[in-house]
Amino acid sequence: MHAQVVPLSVPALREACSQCNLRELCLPVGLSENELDQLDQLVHLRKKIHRGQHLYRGGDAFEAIYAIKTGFFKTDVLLEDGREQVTGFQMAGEILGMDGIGSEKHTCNAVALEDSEVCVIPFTELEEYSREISALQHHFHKVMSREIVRDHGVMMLLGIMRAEERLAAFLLNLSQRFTARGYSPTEFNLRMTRNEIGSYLGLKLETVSRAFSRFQEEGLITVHQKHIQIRDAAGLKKLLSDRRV
Amino acid sequence: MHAQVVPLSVPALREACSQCNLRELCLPVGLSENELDQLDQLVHLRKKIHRGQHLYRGGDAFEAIYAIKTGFFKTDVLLEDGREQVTGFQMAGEILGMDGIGSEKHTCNAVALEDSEVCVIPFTELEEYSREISALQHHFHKVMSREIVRDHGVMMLLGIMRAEERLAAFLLNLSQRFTARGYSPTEFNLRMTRNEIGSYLGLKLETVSRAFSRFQEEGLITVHQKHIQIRDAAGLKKLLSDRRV
DNA sequence: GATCCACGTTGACACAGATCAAAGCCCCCA
DNA sequence: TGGGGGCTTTGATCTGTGTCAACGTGGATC
Repeated sequence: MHAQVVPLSVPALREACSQCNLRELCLPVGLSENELDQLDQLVHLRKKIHRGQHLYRGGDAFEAIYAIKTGFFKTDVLLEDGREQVTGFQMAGEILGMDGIGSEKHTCNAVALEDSEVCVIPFTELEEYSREISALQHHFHKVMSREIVRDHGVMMLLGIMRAEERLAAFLLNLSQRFTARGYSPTEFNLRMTRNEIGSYLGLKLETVSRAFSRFQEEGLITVHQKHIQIRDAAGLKKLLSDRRV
Repeated sequence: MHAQVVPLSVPALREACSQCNLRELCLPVGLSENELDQLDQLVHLRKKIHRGQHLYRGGDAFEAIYAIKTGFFKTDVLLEDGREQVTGFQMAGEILGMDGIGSEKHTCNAVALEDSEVCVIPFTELEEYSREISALQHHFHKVMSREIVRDHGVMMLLGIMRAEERLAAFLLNLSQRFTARGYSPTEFNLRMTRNEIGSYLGLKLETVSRAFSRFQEEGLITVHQKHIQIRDAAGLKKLLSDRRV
């Protein structure tokens, strides 16, 4: 029952939400045909972001949220002294920019880790449509809520897990999200550096690298640079539950 | 311009939002007189939670969000092995329960740390009213967004700060929130134990205790059990910016 | 006002992960 | 085809925080 990434049979120049192959993952979830047509009017602008470019920066005026059409992003917060906390990695179908609603300014940076394309969803208009389409309203609330729950998960990673647990949880999470997009659960390419993984997991890049090597020695995964193959998902999961008392 | 906690001049048995002394901090922010009257109809149930009791638990069906009228809460997530991650401490005027929207179940526990009272806001009705009252809709979005931004702040605490930085940030945050409620910025009682602070900050209780003692030695604060007096807020702030390169 | 008990403090020591350092690898580009 | 730079790996050592243990303290209860 998960969404498959299938090529559109008709070349859709105006690739609206109603035609989008991500509609089961993204904002259109649960909308009727009719409502989808309305959503098409809301999402009329698409934007290409090249690898390394910012979609927005902390301090930028907040005007829209963004649905990732293709590509891969990271969000991070920088401290004055240059230290970086990566707050998340986002892939196709996920929504970026909700951090800006509260203060009318973005509070973090969103950087493309590969050439990407996003759908621009002007926020004032989203609120207008939400008042008309209760399914859209409710789904948007769910998306925000899930972001809060995801953040709690990251707090658990950072607060109570040990280095190898964190990395195992990270790999399993990526695997699960790739699966939901119709990609292999066991084989994928990391889009981020060891340093970025470390920043996300509250570890130094050397620790991340060592944990990868350790997992490989133990036959849990195979790593070649950014290419990861999960050989023993159950073993990784066991790392998470088998924490010492 | 911050809200003062002033006693109501008229004893209001039916303490509606329109009369609430927290209306400048809570959900009613930015509503007109008229809209406030409507909100009064939405928020018709109040609930007392005694110290130590749960407002909700992870797994409970999600039906409502809660505005804290009086008191103090913690939210936490428990791992199978019994380890606890405190995800936040909430005080009067703050909203609890938004974690449950996404999955229709609560994903964390909310426990009263002192005798407390909350206003019950049935979520389906909140969405209905939001479709009518755009100021309410927008404000609710802001509240959720700020929760996300707050979570990012906790990630920074946990991901890149050292023990004393974390505790300094924690104290300054509490101080600022007490100030916004008309209490002293420099003197307050902690509602939570060292263990709970530690769980929130990703530290062990001994480390929290030692950091408190260290701050006291350095003249930054005075601690007697749960009573805290901030003697040098600037010094605490300096701890945050003066991180080593 | 004696007893109890949960919570807090402090010390000694251990260890996971950070830091420092040196190579190695891979991809990009001339 | 070769050089360079960014990223990764690995080793040696250091250190902040955890762990373990003992003791202190204050508020509740009878």
